[in-house]
Amino acid sequence: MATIKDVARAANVSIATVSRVLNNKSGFSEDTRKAVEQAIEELGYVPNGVARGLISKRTNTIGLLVPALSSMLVSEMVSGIERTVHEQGSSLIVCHTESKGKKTMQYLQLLIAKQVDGIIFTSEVLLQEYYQMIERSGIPLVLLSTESLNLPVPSVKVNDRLASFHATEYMIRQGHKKIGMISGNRNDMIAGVPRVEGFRMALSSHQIPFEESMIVSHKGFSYIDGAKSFRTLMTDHPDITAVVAASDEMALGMISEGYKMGIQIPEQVSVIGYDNIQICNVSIPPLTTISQPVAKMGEVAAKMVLDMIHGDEKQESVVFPHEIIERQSVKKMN
Amino acid sequence: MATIKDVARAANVSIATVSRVLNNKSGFSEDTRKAVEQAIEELGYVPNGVARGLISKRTNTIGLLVPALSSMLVSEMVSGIERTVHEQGSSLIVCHTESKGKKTMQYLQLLIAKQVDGIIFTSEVLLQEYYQMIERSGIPLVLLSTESLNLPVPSVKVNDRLASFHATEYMIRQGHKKIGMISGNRNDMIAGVPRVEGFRMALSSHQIPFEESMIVSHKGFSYIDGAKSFRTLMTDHPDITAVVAASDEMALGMISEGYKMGIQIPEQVSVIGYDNIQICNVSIPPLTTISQPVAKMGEVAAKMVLDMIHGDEKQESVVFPHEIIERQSVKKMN
DNA sequence: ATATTTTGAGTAAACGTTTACTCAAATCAA
DNA sequence: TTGATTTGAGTAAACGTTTACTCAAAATAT
Repeated sequence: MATIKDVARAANVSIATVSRVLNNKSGFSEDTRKAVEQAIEELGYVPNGVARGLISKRTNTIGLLVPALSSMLVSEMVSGIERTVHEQGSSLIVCHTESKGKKTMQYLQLLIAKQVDGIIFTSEVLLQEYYQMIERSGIPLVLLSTESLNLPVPSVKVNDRLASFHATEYMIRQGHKKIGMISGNRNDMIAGVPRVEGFRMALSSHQIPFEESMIVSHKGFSYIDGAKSFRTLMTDHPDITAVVAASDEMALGMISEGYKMGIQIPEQVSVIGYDNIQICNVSIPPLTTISQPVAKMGEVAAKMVLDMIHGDEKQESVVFPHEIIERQSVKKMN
Repeated sequence: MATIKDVARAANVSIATVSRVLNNKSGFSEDTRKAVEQAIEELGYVPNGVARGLISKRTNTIGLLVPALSSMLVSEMVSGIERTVHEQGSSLIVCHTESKGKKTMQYLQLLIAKQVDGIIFTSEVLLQEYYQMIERSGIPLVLLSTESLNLPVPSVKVNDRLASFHATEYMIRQGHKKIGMISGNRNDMIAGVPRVEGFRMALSSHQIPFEESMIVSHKGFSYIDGAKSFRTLMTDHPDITAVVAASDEMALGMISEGYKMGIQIPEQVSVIGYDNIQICNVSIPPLTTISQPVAKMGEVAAKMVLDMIHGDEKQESVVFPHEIIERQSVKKMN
């Protein structure tokens, strides 16, 4: 591959001059510019970003860490980030940590070694261990769909507890009294705990009686978890008329399972999802859900790291408003 | 950030020695190893991959180019690639070209500048222009879900024409005689043309009469395209009993549109999809489809570039077998 | 005891850029 | 004309590694 030296030789100038025309600094005549540009053209020269990175301390690369999330959710989140990052001339390295601490540490090491300009950390609690590593490297960091109460890291998220509260309250307002929840992994500090809490609070603030077994949780937040959870929920509580799901995928899995079990949705059981992924529009029935504007949030998070990279020290955390998207998976009971 | 010099100073050795213990070359005593390792630990030193890359000419990064595909399909494809690539200690830069030639060229330039070790190009025709650019850079290239008839580039794909032929024949075998197709973008050389061809060939080889207007095409291969195409198909040909869809997403959009139009699927109209993305399992009804093992294919493509990077010059192209996955969206008519 | 090999470690060049510094030639002011 | 300034361009150091070369000290062979 041609290097700047080759170009310099071909154009009969020094490499400094080539560099200058490349970067549009001043210090060369129109004639030399032409000569250099022609040489570049002829040799098909592309400046070596690695060498540039070494000296400029910028790689124009940012790293993204995502845990084991449902694929559609990740894909929407990533797309928002990727677009924004690329618009600014950088690229994105995506790392699936699978929620494993060890893997996360490895990826962190990798990203630091690669000298990424910034890191976006999503949907998981930022362990002290992770933070220290990043902190030490001096790489700007922003949190997406997660937050840290004690560490000074800006974040972009939705108020999960409140959103879940509203989802549940929505069911109550439609006249439902027997409401269950399929909660995904209820120990998950991000998508589990707060949503369960919101659910409970809504019920208790409306004095609706409730048993522990009306919240059924599973490993994750996917179709299968939704389907399985729904089945156990219905065998334990056949009189339930509404379900709050911790993710759209779970809601979809539930609808499918209902179909197999001969349970009509929403005629017999209503459901509200969480996330508002694209497919909600074309499910049968179309899914009523809490909209969490992931693509937009990803975009904002990306802008935030980019700004930090460009020197804007501390960014303000932002909490996005959620929204109830009414479609047809919830039946009015009153 | 600490550099190798800092480590050398702290451990009281030369940078060459540090480098040696870092890379496990011989030439140091047990004592110095310990000293160096301790210094590394204390300083939280992480070797600078950029500097390493400059000298070793390896960035441990591979680039992926994807056009405007449906998000779920991309996400499955990417996941197979990413896992494999990461297992081998490299990372992946994903570039969404949106099927724009100009953007593609820009990304290509970017990937070359970044000195990626390999490139995976997916689901689009490899223009001469693209090829020349990559060729010139000497970066190993493999094609995924596409192929080049004239250029010497290894590829991983499925036989689209044959797959579509089989899908259509499957409908015929179930006793369908009035079969339409919603084709996505029928000019797309990869996912359009061959599938339309396969469809036509199946009909004609079974002497089933057919009109041009029974193939309706649209911009892309997404839900909405499916929904819209189905609507026009049904208004023009209300007597149709089966539809061959060019993608699962289109089939899903069609089912949803059918629901709105009061058309029962599969009771009134049957449908077969294409791709076998995960969600087919939980659609209502579960979608019969042509399985194209994208995750697996991505994995194989990734292995191929990796092998090429490691010096295995020419790789054999592989065409994956497709498979009909029978679920419940096709009704038997005989 | 001497000659030879092995071991442990340092020095410096190289990778492909950018940029501070230098300087001759050209332009301008007086 | 002379001195001052501007313009165009080259030289060389620096970025953080790896590695070929070198060499003294230690270990081994004779």
